[in-house]
Amino acid sequence: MQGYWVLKSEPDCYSIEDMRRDKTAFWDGVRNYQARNFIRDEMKEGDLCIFFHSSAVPPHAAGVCKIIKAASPDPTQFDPAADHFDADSDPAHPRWYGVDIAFESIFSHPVPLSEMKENPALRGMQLLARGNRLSVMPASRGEFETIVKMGS
DNA sequence: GCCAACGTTGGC
DNA sequence: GCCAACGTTGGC
Repeated sequence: MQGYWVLKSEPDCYSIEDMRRDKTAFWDGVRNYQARNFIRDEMKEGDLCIFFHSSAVPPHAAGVCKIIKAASPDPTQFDPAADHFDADSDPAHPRWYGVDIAFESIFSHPVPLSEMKENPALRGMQLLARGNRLSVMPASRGEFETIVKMGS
């Protein structure tokens, strides 16, 4: 079954424009167990993702990307020089995972968070829940399609 | 820069 | 296992 997700990234760190330039990327650096579980256990090849620019002014949904390969261990956890190095992660039983994604599209009208909050079709969306800090989270097909429509 | 909301850590 | 202290995220 087709799955839908929201991926958050700070554009200063990695933006949808970077994604378009690179065409594909390995989504690494996730160090939250809930997000890890989504990545490792639920994301499938072919799932579609809203690429969300967090800590932007204003924060906004920026485009769409697609998962092209299910989870594999995140190599940055074993690299002492990497930002997200995890000395406690055992290579025989990796703690952190990432997925391979491909660029799909950039919204001609980036969708500000405030507009998403005003749209009744997005009421109850996990991204809009108060206090939500997950960088990876599921969305429904309806939520995904609503945001794509708002961005087109 | 502020601060609410979480997640994590560590003493007990 | 509880919970206070601390760190981080991210909107505002």
